[in-house]
Amino acid sequence: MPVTTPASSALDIPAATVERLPHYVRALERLAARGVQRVSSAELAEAAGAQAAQVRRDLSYFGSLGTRGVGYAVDALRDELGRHIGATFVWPIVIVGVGNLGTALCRQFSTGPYRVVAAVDSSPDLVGQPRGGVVVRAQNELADAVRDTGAVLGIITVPVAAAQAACDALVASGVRSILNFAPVPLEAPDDVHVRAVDLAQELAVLAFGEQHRRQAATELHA
Amino acid sequence: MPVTTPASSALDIPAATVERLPHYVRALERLAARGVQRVSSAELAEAAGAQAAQVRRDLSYFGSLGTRGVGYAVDALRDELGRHIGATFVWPIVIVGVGNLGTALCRQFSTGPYRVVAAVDSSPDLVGQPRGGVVVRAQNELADAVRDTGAVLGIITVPVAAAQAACDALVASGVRSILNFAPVPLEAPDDVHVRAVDLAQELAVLAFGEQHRRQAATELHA
DNA sequence: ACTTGTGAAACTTTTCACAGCG
DNA sequence: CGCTGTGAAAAGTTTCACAAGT
Repeated sequence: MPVTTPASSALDIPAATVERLPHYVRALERLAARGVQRVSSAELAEAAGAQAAQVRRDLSYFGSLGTRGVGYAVDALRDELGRHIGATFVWPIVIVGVGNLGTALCRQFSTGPYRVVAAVDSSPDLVGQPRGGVVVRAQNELADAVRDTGAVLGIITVPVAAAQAACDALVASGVRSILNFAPVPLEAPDDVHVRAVDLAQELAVLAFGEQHRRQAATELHA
Repeated sequence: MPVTTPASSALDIPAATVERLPHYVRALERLAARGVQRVSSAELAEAAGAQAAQVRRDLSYFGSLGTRGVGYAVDALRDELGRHIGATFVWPIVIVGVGNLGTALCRQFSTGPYRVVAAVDSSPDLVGQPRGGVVVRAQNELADAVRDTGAVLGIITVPVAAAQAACDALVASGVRSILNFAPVPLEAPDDVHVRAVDLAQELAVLAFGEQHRRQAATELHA
């Protein structure tokens, strides 16, 4: 009889908290660089752009990491949170699509814990060219590239029309965590985690705010 | 006696709904391009990557846009939602920082409703060079560039150390909606809307998921 | 004294389920 | 009948406020 309810001891961290962990880690790195050794939740909130109560709640999911009356030890907290987001070792990334944005990402993530180790493109003109720390390979060598480099994260920066095929190819190559920059929802098996970054959406949300601010201003004049 | 509660008739749309509007508009554009004239909430949900009940709830904030028993008219709904996110006219954008990412954005947003009309950089080497549809100007000409082009949205793609100064300069130039790609929280007056896009954060969230999946798998073997 | 960790309240967002209407 | 629009319930998130601990 197989185990259907593993009664996992793994921490179940709210999604909203997970999304803030990278901000805490970076704020702690900035504080550590300045020689700060201890922070209160209020100081860390200030440095990470959050609220003190939120910081304490978020951190409490990982146990009692602070000392009452004193605060949190900067280095120890950075290490503890860094462990959870995997900031203590290298995550090899494969990128599909080496246009302007893909090239920018190859260069931006050529060092550090999140590192592009392979890039493929369907354009023969680009194959063989260097981008950041990698050389572009042919799109049909994706599976080989993933095997050769051990890439576990995938980034899709191809045009909309090619995005689903790129996703399918990544999944077939064994990649189960994908960051998608193409402005279209992707189909993938349930055990594959797809996150979307949608730049036009971000601008549209800003535009929505601008527009409503103007309507409000107009109404005051009416 | 000034009006303290304007009793505004402006729609108060939940933030979560606003963030999905661009996806609906794009899904409707894809459907319209395929010649589809009517959609049910279930079909639109499928096309936009959401749930049917969520689509109906979101749309209901804008009034009764559908017809019971029938569905929504694709063109009319696209126009109505497009109006709200300002997709029907051009939003001029100024971009501060023309590195790899800034260049990619200049090119990506050189057409369409969200359009880069000015770019500045602190490096003298870049001044005068073309990027997408614009020519790079000196950083200290930012206010002039904003005035000349009427830019209302700002994008920050400078290194962390220069991000706050870039933000301050944009605010001083009159820009009140800013998209920040630098991985640091920015200080700005309350009436300025700053949105952050944090690429390392996105990768960290994926890494968190990968890591926990592995821990779960390991526990099953234990 | 000071700050954490956390119950409880408040608020937001999603989902259910069905009345209402074409 | 079929699908929208929406009350109501459920789920998720943030904030308050204070007991607990150093």
